[in-house]
Amino acid sequence: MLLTIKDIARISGCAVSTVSRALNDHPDVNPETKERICRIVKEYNYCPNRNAKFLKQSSGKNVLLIAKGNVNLFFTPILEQLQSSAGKKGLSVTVSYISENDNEITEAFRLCEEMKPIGIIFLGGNVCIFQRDFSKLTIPCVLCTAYAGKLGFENLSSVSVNDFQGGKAAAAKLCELGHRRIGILSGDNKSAGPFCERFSGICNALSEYGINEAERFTEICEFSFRSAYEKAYKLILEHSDLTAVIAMSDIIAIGAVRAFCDMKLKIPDDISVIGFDGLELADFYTPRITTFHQPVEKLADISVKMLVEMIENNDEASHILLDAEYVSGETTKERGIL
Amino acid sequence: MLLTIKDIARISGCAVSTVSRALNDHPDVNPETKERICRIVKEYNYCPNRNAKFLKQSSGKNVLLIAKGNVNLFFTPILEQLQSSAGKKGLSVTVSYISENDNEITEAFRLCEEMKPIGIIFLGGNVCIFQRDFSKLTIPCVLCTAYAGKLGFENLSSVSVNDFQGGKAAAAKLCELGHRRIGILSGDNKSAGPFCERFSGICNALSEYGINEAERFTEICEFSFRSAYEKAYKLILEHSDLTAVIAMSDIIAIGAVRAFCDMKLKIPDDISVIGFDGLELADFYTPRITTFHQPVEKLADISVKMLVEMIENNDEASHILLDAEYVSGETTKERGIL
DNA sequence: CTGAAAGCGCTTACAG
DNA sequence: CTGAAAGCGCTTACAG
Repeated sequence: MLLTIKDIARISGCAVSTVSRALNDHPDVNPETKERICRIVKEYNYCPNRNAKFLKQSSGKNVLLIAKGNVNLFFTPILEQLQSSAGKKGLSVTVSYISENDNEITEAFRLCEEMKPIGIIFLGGNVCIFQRDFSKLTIPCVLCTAYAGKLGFENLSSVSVNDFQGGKAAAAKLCELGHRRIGILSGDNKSAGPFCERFSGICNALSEYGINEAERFTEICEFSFRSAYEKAYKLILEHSDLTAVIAMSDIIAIGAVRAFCDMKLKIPDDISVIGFDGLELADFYTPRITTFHQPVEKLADISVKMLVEMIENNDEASHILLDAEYVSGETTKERGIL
Repeated sequence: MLLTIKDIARISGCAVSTVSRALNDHPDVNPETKERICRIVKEYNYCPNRNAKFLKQSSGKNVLLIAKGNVNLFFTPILEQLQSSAGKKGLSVTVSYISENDNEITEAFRLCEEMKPIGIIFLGGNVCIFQRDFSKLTIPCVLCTAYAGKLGFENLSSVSVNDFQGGKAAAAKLCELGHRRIGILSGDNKSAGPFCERFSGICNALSEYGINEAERFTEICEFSFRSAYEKAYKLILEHSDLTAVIAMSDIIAIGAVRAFCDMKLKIPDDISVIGFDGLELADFYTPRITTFHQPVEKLADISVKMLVEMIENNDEASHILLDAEYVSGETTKERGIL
C-alpha cells in the first residue's frame, strides 16, 4: 500500500494541510518544517495521488500537451523538444495522445475539467475542428504545426512553417530544374490546414511558370508508405511522361521512391522526387530525399514561449510563420534533354 | 462547466448512486431507469470525471498499458493492435508512455494506486529492472516483446519472439550464403534482454559454422540511425574485409546501409546486410532490407489473451516464444568469389 | 506560520 | 430496485 499524505503528516508531526503546502511550494511555511517534511517524503518515497490532486486543484503549473496522431515520425522529435523546453520553464506537462479520428477540442475540454491546466499546446490538429469547437476553451492555447491566424480566437496562438511558401518553393525548385510535367502526391487538401496551404503554394508556383491547371496531375493519398506507393504507381501509369513529383511529406516521398524503383525508373535520372518535413529518416534513406525541413526545435521552443507569455503577461494571441528550409538530397536533378 | 453526476441525477430524478450504477452496468438497476439515464447522459454529453472515478474505484475493467520508449517504430503497430485487441475483449485500456530511462515498475506501482487496474501489459521493458523490482506488483501482468520465463514470478507472463533462435537464424543465413567475415551491429547486449539473446544466438550459429571468437567483429550502437551509421562506418574502416553485417534491428540496418552507400560499397554485391524486426519501413527502403519479422499481431493478441486468462480463470503465468519470420529482401546475396 | 474542516466528483457498502 | 451517507486523497479558504 502506498503512503498517503496522512501518513506523512503523522510521521512528521504536522497537519495534513501543512504537508500539502510544503509539497506545493507555498510561501507561507516555515523553512525548517518544510525541510523536515521533504526529507521524510524522500525517505519514504512518498508520491502524491494525482487523481486526488487534480480532483481538487484549481490551478498549478500544469500544462496540457495534446498530440494528435502519434504514429507520426514528424511529431515525435517535436514532442520531445516540447517537453524539454516546457520543463526548463518550470512547467509540468501532461501529455495526452489522441488518434487522428478523435476530436482534440472535446478531449482538451474534458481534460481541463480534470486537470485544471493553465494552458494547452496542441501538437497537430484539424483547423476545421478548431474553427467549429475551439470557443469552448477559454485558457491560453497554442497550436503547433498549423496556422490558426485566420480563425481569430483571442486565446489561440499558433506557430508553423509557412506551408504556402514551402509548397511554392518546392514546385519552383522543380520548375527551375526544367521540369514541366510534374505530379503532385498530396495529403488531404480538401479542408483547411497544412496540406491545403502547400497545395495552394504549389499551384501558385506552377502558374507562375506557365504550367496551367490542365497540366497538374494530382493524387490524394493517406499518410502512409503503402498508400503513397499505390498512388505514385497509379500516377505514373496514367501519366508516363512525368519527370518530377512533389510529395507533401517525406513519408509520401519514400513510398513514391520505392514505387518508382519497382517500376524500374531511375531516380533522379528518369524522375525527380521532392519531399516535405525533413525527417531524420529522409537523410538516411537511399537515395537521400530532397526535402524542405521544418525547424523542429524552433517550432517547439516558440510554442512554449508563446504559451508562457500568454499566461504570465496576458499577451494576446499571435501567429508565427517560420520558413521551411531547403535540404538538398539525391532525388532531384535537371530534367534530362528528351 | 462540465456536468457532474449530480446534474444527471437531478435531471433524471434519480439518486446519484443510481446514476452511478446505471453508468457502470451494475446488474441491479431497473432497465427503464437505466435507459432514461443513458438517454440523458447522451443528450447532455455527460462524461464522468476520471479523477473522481479512479480515486474511489476499487475494481473495474481497466487495464493498464505501459509502453516504454515511445520513439520506437516497432512498438507503434503493436500498441495499436494491443488497444484494438483489448477493446474487443471488453477491457478499457489506459496507456501510459514512459521514456527509456524511467523505471517501468515504479510507474506501474504508482498507477496501480491511482487507477486500480485489474492487469497490466508492459510493451517493452528492461528484464533487469523486472528482476529487481517486479515483486512490488501483485496483479496479473504480461511482458510483451521480452522473455520473462527465467524470472519466475507467479503473476508475470511474457510473450516474445525467440530472440536466441532469431539471432541464430540470421547468422546461419549469412553463413549459408558463404560469408565468413561477418560484422555484428548490436544494441546493448550487456544486460539480459532481447539484444543479449540475439547476440548469444548469433554467436552460437557462428560457432557451428566454425567461425571462432577471434573472427567476430562487434560494435555496440544506440538505437538510432545516426549511431548505427557511425558504428557501421567504424566497423568497415577497421575490418575492410567484412562481406556481411548482422544488424540487431532494422533501424540499425538502415543506418548501416546508408553508411555503406556513402563508402561506395555496393549492396549486396560488396556487402550483405541483414536486419531484425521486419518494420514496414524495411519493406519500403531501397534496397529492401532482408530481415526477420516479429509477428506484431500475434504478439499483441496473445498478450491480451494471456492477461484475460490470468484474470478470469486465475491461470498461472506462462511464457510463449514465437518464431521470427524470415523476410527476403534486397540486401543479402552469396559472397562473391574473391 | 499552522491546524481543523469542507469539499472536489465519484463509488459502494448499508438500509430499506 | 433505489436512496442517503461515508469516504477515496488531496487542496484551500478560514481561523487562530
